[in-house]
Amino acid sequence: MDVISSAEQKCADNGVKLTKRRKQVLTALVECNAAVSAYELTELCNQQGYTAMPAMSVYRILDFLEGQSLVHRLSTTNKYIACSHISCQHSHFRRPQFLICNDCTRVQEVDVTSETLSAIERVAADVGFNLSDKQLEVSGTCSDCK
Amino acid sequence: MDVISSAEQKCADNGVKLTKRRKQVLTALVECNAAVSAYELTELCNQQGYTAMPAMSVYRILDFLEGQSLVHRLSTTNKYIACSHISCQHSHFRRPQFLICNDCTRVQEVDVTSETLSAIERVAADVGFNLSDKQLEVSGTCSDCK
DNA sequence: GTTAGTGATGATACAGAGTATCATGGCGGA
DNA sequence: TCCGCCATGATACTCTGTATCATCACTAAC
Repeated sequence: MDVISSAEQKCADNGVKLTKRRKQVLTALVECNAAVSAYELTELCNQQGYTAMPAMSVYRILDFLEGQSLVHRLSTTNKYIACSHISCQHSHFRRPQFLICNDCTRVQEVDVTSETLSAIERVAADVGFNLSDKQLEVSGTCSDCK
Repeated sequence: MDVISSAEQKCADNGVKLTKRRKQVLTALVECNAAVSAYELTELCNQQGYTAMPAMSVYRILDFLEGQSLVHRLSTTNKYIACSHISCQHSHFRRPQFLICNDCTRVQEVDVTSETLSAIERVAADVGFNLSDKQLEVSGTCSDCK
């Protein structure tokens, strides 16, 4: 089962629709296999020769897809990537974690141990903070760029 | 010894100058005691009635101050805060970590254990990433906003 | 089939964040 | 005094993201 079909299934399960336009955006993001800005993604969609995709729609659709956990927004770089787990049963019960390469656009979705996450939560709790469900983003240099 | 004098000393040690304009920006940031955007900080500077502070200068000066580890840029929110350790001897030998409140502008600079940082580094190393010296930002809800 | 309602999309305009570039000013050293 | 260098001023621009209203498409009730 391909990625888009899986995504469609997940949306159906949630009682929402993966429309043509939404599919188009998700497909472009999956295929480019990198972290791209909303405007870069708009470009990519428009290169595919369908009717023009306005940036405004891309923002709206990205919000929708993020709500369905099909894409992730990297707040440190203002870019978006397709979730690595669309086709599998992975649920984001823990906050997703990302390694972002400073040199190229590569982003790796990883799993740190729950002990590590707990350690961070404890430090936060010590100063009265409740962590929200947002993700962890750490930047560095990937193996290709070293 | 007050914060600004400490900052001046640190700059002198590095062979650079904390000019009048730079002092003005740093003072405004220290006094507002919150995370503010570059434009908000420009506002704050201009409210003090000196000669007008252009936003462009604020950006340049913030870059300078960040280079001197006197301020931190929070990339998840595009805001800036004064370093909590200007007056002490704390050196940022480890990446600084921040807890950001989603509801108010409060930001807490904290220290997670070095084991926790190592754990994150190990996960990164496993997929070929070298972590850079950037900081860790985690968002949540602070004690006041709960 | 027609009609009305609702959610998705289109279009335009705007606000906010950040950068590029060149001109000007001020200070220290030859 | 003059020169050079760095900091600052000024302007314009790009990129990111939001607000608002109009239109379209699908569904459900009649």
